[in-house]
Amino acid sequence: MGRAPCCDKTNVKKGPWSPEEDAKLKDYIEEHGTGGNWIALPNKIGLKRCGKSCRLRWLNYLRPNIKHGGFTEEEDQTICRLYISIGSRWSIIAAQLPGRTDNDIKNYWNTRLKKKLLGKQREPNRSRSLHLNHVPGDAADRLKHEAPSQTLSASALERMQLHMQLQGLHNPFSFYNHPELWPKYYHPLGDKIFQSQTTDATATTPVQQAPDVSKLMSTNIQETDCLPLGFRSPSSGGTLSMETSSSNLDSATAGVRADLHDLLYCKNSSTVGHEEHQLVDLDCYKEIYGETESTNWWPTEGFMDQTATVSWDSASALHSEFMWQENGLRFGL
DNA sequence: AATTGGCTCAACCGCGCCTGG
DNA sequence: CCCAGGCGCGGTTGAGCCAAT
Repeated sequence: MGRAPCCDKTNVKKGPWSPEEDAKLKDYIEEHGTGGNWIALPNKIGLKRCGKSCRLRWLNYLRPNIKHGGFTEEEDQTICRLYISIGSRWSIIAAQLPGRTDNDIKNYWNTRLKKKLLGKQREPNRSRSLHLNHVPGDAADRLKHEAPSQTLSASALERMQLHMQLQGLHNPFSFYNHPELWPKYYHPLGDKIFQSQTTDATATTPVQQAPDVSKLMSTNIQETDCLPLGFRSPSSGGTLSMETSSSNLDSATAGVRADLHDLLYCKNSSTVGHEEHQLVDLDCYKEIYGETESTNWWPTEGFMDQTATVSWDSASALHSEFMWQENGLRFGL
């Protein structure tokens, strides 16, 4: 038995909105607000539209201060970082980009940014990065065929592929570069935790309240870093272990950022010590942790200072261990 | 000039979550 | 506690545009 439709589908207009309809909706909402009931709103105005359609039209198009197109480099990077971290939670990503709607960002990602990143990665001999990165591309394909789609969503796979590619660029000995070492199946616990966090995080309305992106980002460190490594949760009796790579990856984090930029804009940026394009901390993050706190999974310069002798991999491991423990406590695992 | 294929983006759809009765 | 209705979100669709042939 399906759910009852939200409105009489036979009596509502579909398709593009006319200027008259736009004006009616805009005028009414600007004067009276939504009244807290989108379903009833079209009847009040005399619009033959579904309430959900009105809501969508208002949020994505008629609302004041909406920006369309013309995404800046900074916005591109923010979208990429957040997508890799938290996946396709467009409303949360949109909340970090003033004036942007989730629909806009979703479209932008699906039609341009994703191709920009994943597409270019497949081109041979494109950049310095790809000489080191041949394997991860194949590995990602292999993942798609052999990895259990039951445990990883397409979005998660895609993010892992991006994450792998970026990480693999700077570490030829990376685990990611050796698919023969990968466990055949991922630990399903990861999804369990992820689901729990998801519920928690999406309970708020992005527009009204800034979501706790830091929690989401932290969670996804596990999803993208731990799971491919076959980590076991403390609760399952296992202990976290991660081989601290002997290859010095101090420059890796800076390099990853540089590569993200390269991938997006095909510009040359040095892998070490570059100061340009300092990634801006998320506003909500600043509010929660303060300006100097460096708990971004995507390390800031401050993070690099504090962990100058720690490689990217080991730093991630430490971070991951903390997160496992935190989640273990939080979810009673 | 006509056709075709790819791309973009506004809009729709369905489902899960939340809330109030 | 249960249920129905509304909200919000992510995935998908399709119309329109444009460039290539």
